[in-house]
Amino acid sequence: MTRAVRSSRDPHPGARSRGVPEATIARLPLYHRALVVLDDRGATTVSSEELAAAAGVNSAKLRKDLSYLGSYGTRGVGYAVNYLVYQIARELGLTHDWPVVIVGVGNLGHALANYQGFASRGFRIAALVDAAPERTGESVGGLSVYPVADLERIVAEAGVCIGVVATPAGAAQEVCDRLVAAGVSSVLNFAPVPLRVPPGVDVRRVDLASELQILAFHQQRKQQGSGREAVG
Amino acid sequence: MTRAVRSSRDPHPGARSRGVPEATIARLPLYHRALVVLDDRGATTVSSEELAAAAGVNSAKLRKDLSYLGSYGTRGVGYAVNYLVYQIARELGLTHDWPVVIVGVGNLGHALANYQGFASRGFRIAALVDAAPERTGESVGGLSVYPVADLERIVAEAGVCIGVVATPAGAAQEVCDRLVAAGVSSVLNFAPVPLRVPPGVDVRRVDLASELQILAFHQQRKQQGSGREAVG
DNA sequence: ACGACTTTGTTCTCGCGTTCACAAGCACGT
DNA sequence: ACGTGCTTGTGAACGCGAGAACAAAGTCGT
Repeated sequence: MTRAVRSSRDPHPGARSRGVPEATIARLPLYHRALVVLDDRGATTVSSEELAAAAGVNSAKLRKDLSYLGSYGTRGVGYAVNYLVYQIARELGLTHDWPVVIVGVGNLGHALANYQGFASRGFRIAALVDAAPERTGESVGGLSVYPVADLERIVAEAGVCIGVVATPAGAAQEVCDRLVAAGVSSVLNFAPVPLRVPPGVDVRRVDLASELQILAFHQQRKQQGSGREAVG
Repeated sequence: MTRAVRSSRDPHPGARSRGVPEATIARLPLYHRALVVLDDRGATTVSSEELAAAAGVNSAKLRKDLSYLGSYGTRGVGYAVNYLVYQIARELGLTHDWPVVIVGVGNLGHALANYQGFASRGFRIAALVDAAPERTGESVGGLSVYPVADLERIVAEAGVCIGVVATPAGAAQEVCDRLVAAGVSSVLNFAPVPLRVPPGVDVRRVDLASELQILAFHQQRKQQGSGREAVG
């Protein structure tokens, strides 16, 4: 799984947001999405059991996760769907508008630029950046590609604080350094290398090949045991 | 060394794979990649400290991870790079040839079909499948797109056991059901919905929007707290 | 051949996250 | 107004993983 780089220990016992465990935060987008679907279907309230099933998690875990955000449910009834949608969205920062810069317009960069799931969740692609000069000016997903030299200017002018690294492995660290130097403090890294960042900067890694390798590992174990007994 | 660690619950001493923790498995691809880079640079041996730095993890964690695979290091020296590469590759099943079918040739499907990182790790894209009739016959990344009706035949003929779901959310569950029915028992899911699968089938989810939302959460906290204390 | 040094493999402890189980609390029917 | 029946929210136990610290073991220099 991707790993978040956390710097300081809990300084304040008072802040409620501080106390939300990392594992819970990782599941909030899941709950949010399930709730939006339920809302579209016209559901007004939902029980923890139903929502847990829709999100694919344990109901006890769901209740505990939600309890970290506050007591937003009604005992004997459940949770008000649209109220809970709003609370989770606020907690996740989805009520903000987050400008994002994507560096590296290869296959993956193309896909990300065209991905509709970002815009619908408050993420706005401020600019696409690529090192290849022949790509400059190209239009991808309705956005122009800028040269990597403009990176600092773009970050500053658009107020970007989230950067997406979709470059080849060799360029990732340098691009990351420049992003951080320009003021970005959250990085989503698709390059298959660990990025070194100063304290205070969060990095999440998404490694497509690793995911397949993990599946292959389990698959191999299943097949090794086959012939004697089926895997239950 | 050869300490006959024969636990009563282990079927036979040869099956070390049983005891490898999930968290360790998730890091093996990381180590594998770092080792390949070191091998290309001509390194013959590497210490746990060096390899840990290259992989971006703690050295104690690395040693413990590797110890689950066996005693492949030499005390006072380190690990033989190419020997360790092979051992990890074997453990991960990278010495096999894994045919993979990709369902859904949208933006993401395109990117996956063109991604070079799969082929270099033993994953061979057996076929691309899409529901849209106008895409049938189209060539993407040197591969033809087949209609979704051919799914079962493709899986059976190519012996596919790993499927990639890159469809819209609405189609994901049905596609997954058909994949599983056809014999696939490992699924990589890019659709933003939890897939229900029978026992014995592994699913891994990669959710791009969720990753950004998690970053946004932390970013929001950083900005809220700014002015009082710096993080780190 | 032997001692010192280096690095691995392992043990132990601690903290986090998951899960169970139940008490607290609210709505609804009578 | 009051009991009944839900469902939430939480306390406690448990298991897993991370990290530090140390002992085992092999190499290299003399």
